[in-house]
Amino acid sequence: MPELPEVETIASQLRAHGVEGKEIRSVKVNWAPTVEPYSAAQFAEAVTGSTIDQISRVGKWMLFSLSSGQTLMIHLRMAGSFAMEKGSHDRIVVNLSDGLALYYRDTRKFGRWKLVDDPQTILSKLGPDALTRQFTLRYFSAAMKKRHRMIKPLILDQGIVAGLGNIYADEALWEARVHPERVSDTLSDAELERLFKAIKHVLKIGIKNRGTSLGDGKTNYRQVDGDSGENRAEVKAYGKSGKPCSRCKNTLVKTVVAQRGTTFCPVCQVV
DNA sequence: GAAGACCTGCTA
DNA sequence: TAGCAGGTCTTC
Repeated sequence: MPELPEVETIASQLRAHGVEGKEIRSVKVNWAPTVEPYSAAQFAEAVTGSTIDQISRVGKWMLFSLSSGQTLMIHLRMAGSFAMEKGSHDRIVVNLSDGLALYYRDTRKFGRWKLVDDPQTILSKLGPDALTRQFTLRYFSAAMKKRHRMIKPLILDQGIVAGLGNIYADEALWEARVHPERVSDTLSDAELERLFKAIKHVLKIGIKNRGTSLGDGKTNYRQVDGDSGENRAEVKAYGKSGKPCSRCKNTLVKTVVAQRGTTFCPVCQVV
């Protein structure tokens, strides 16, 4: 469930908890398929004794730069989260110096921890991170115009722009008043600019509100301290089918676009 | 493109 | 109990 704002929130909170600069004293892997490309034992041996020098984020990837020179690249996929306290579904526990411990929980076991020599082998497959200067209107417009595909799956394609997931894609399309099934090379320059700005905007607001949590169950996104994200109040489309559009008051509808549930306003998001 | 795979747990 | 979920990868 974590998209760019949720990963950014978690990365910054781990920094705030003082994880940077701590040494990895021991690692317990409770679900071996999480770690790649090593066995649980090899992985633990490879990282034990290293210091976590720096925590950063690119798209939905979180990067732990280790003093060994290797980089631990973590992808939360659908349900991964971090906590500083023991909980349920803790798939990996990292014991750090100064008595600190990091608990990686992931009910659905989709998340992956990749230990790599060079992060570029993975990052080079991504488009620019949506919140960096490399993601420009010029780049975005050209990328949309040279393809002939529905707009929603294109903005979800991490190889084009990194960071958007299903929530923020629906939110950006709603804000830009662009129908999710519009074909990319038919958007006007004005529509492309609206969508470009909306992508940056919804992600920034998401970060400001420390992420979006839905429902009340425990499978939802959580901040490191266990709190829900507060961005739910800002959500205008995702998960709101049957409710009135906050802009035009018509009823939001849900469909499936490129195998993903998609909520939008059939009146103000123009076909 | 689309469908299935990877998983668990919540909701209808 | 079936269907669905914030993601990505593989295989048609």
